[in-house]
Amino acid sequence: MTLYADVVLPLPLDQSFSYIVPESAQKNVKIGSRVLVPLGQRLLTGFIVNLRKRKLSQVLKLKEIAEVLDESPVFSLSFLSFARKLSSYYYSSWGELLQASLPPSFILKSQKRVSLSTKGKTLLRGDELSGEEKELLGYLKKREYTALYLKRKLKVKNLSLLLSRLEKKGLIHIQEDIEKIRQKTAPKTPVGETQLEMDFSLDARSLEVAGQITRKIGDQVFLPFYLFGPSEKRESVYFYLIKRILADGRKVLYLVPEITLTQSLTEKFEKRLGEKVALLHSRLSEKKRELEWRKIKNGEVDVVVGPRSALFSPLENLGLIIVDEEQDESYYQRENPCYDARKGARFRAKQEEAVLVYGSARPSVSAFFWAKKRGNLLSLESEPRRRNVKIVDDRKEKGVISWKLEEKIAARLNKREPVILFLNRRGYASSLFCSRCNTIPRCSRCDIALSYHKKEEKLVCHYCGYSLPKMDNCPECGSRMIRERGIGIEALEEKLKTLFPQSCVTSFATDLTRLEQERVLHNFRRGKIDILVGTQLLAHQVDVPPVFLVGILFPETILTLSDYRAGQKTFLTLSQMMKFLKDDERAEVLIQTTLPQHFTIRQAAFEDYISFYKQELRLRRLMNYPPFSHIVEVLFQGENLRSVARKSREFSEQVKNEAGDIEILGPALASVSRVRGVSRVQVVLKAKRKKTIDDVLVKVLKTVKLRKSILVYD
DNA sequence: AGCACGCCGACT
DNA sequence: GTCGGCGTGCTC
Repeated sequence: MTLYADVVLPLPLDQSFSYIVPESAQKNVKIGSRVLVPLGQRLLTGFIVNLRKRKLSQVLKLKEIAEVLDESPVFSLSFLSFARKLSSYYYSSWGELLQASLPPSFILKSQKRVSLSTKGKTLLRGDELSGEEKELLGYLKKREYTALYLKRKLKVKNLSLLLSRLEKKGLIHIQEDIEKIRQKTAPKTPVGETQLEMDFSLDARSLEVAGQITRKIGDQVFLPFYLFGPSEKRESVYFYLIKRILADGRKVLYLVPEITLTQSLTEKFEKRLGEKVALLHSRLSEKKRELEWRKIKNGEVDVVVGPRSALFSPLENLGLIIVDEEQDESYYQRENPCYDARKGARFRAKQEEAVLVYGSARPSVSAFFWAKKRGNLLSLESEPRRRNVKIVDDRKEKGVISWKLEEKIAARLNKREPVILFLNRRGYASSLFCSRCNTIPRCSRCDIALSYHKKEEKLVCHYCGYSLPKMDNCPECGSRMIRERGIGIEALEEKLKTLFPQSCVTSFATDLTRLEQERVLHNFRRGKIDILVGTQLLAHQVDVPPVFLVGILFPETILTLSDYRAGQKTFLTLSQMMKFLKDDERAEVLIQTTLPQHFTIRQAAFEDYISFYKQELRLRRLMNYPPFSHIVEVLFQGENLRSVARKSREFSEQVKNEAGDIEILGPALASVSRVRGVSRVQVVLKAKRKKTIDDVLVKVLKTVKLRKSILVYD
């Protein structure tokens, strides 16, 4: 009897493909295994998601699975179902999500090797070949190459067409092979008894909270909680819970924001939890990642710590998922496959009937709202801190640095105390302009003004990286009256150097390489830097020694974004910057802004999360933004604006026809309407219930075909 | 996503 | 008359 397998492939498609299971493999195939299957001209690595005895369609001619790659499945049934749910929630492809869950080396791809035939060799000497044919064959004279290599080396637009033409003419040979992976199993690391640091001192309230959670553990049900409180207290509750779950023989997944992944965290976990902790992150080498994956799969690991991608680690018997710093946007993956690891954690915890704990001192508005509403909010008290915060009205100031800030800096420098300043704008000036004809140099591939970087004497596009030397004359009218607009950190650094010539001033931004960044931080820790000026990148660093004076310049830049979360982002960024302040009553923050009365800035300044939340929630309710609605943003992308515009209009028309209670915004040009030569048009859908959008979108997306990405907010 | 097919303009 | 551009549609 024939056996059929439903296979999903890592392609942006919402469907599976059926294949015949070869006779020889029938006994051993299992759902969740990787297979090599032919699709069109290619061989792809897919995943079996179902096995059946009867074929689904009588008309379709099925192909056979080329090879079953696993003896034991890489995915469990529950993992498959979790990934399926996550992918459909975010309109991403199941197969792509599954692919992302495995170490890259687990995905085999066919490789085309191209070599010159004897006929090709003789023809190469003649004159009957076109330019690009000659170029290609010329390459192959010495040795054979892979198609991928040739594609990169030659700048031929349609290489596959050229290759198949030449093959038909008999000038080249194309051989297709699969790169074999080493099927080495990870050596079992001896699981020794580790001396754990188990003395987690919990204060009365933390113990009470931990008790509220642990009392409910045991009946194998999905248990969600939100832990609201300062990080040290959250952490001790986490460790208490981890201990408890491990004692039950279940495993733990601990998610942290991308940037928190530092040496210190690794050490802390190893000290507290011993060797059975695996750390996963994107900077691990391919080999190391594979090794860690196998260790987890083999059940040798009890706790996995990592950023959003760790959500997919192959832990079985999962009892607890922690999502710390829940408000952090790095949990949202915006590249395909798109997903939000916070929501993903919820799906997975539900699937595994595990405890789910979100934690933050400054929760995202939506999560806090739902935690309150669902009654699973647990508050850990935090002592209100009185901090010296001064808000300076910049509209009354002349220079970049207000005299108040200058005075404060001078006072600190006199005491030989370092200062940190934040300004969230890279470069020297956000743009140049000609004061005679008002021309602004813009990027040729993006719809954005070029930033002026003085150190390199360059104009740089912050979207695509394109740069050109700074011009002295206006490219339009030739006048020499080129001016700068918008102060960046280079300008701030320059100004500080003239104000405080004795001091060491250094700036910290993405312009620096990782190594240079490391060096700056190192120097700062050793007290070699008096004034450190940074962008948001600096705000994301951990292990920066706190200082007595933090200056925050123009935090309102984010507020002007056309994003319903602009308020939340501003609040969070400001809060993050204020963390660099020493916990000392003499320490002070100075916020220099053109919006000194703005409530978000004031609430952040005075660390008043609750009133920020109330204000923000009121606004969201008024505007029908999440958590009171669901927003799905569809971004259409394409080389020429005409077709992108046409498709997006067709799309929104169809959505309108499907009616439902959907609010449609757009189509409109995205805030940056062109990036790297690709035009972007967006349509935003808003509805009370997500299902309302889903029902319509699933139908409409089948008919509108164009490169697009879909972002879901709730 | 890739790849084939098919229909148009512009070049030997 | 062919090449090669891209728009459309399919892949078990």
